[in-house]
Amino acid sequence: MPETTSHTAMNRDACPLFHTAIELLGCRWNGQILQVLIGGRRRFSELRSAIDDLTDAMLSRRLKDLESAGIVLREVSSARPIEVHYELTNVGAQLLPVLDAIADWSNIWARERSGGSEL
Amino acid sequence: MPETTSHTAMNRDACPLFHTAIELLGCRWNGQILQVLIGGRRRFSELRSAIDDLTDAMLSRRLKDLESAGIVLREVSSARPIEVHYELTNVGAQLLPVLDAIADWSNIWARERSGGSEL
DNA sequence: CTGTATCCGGTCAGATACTG
DNA sequence: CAGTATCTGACCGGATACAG
Repeated sequence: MPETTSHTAMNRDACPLFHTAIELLGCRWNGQILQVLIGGRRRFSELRSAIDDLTDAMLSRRLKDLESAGIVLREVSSARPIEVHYELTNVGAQLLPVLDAIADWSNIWARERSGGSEL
Repeated sequence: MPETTSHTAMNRDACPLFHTAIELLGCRWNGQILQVLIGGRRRFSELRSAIDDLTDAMLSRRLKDLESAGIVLREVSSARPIEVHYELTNVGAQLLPVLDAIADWSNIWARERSGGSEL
């Protein structure tokens, strides 16, 4: 363990890292792509058909973003009808608690919006 | 690599709620605004000066979005030089674990990107 | 099957100027 | 202080067509 990594709420003020991260995750389609990939390795076409209204071009772009961010790993098979698999890197896999937290919150949010009292 | 989804939330597949939530949180400026507001109630100008490169117009728009999403509460004082305070609703306050999870992950991410080995 | 190249149209960030 | 109105340009999503 090479660094002092005492995070959790200390660096939440004006942290450009947090900023970059949340906007990357929230960028259109990325949330859903990650959601699918956290379920395991998937092929290009599997991703496309798993996500409604997502086109080839869009999927390709987002996958590139995610790959160059070090979140997704791309593996090309040398088989004949080419197959490409995508999976989370281990950094990517560590998004699990994040995605879970968001999923949990979104339920609270929805409940509150449909009749709950606020504050 | 586990193929089975064995975590808390059961609705992470193709859930439009999750989708909406993550894009709202990841929308430009919103992450940072929430970050500041989780530290407590703030005035308009406090928010603006706390966040770099954020203009009046942008802040105003995002605050409206957040308010109509039920995440932020707006309070106008009837004092003379008007004062407006913004604070999180209780739904908004429940974003704390989400923001913490993202902050934690962003540190992991940064560490990994600057020399770490990926998967 | 798995992409890339290109174009187009809408949207939104950002600037400026103005209001209560 | 706390916004709103408006305009413009850049960027991005989406579609189509094509390539390896």
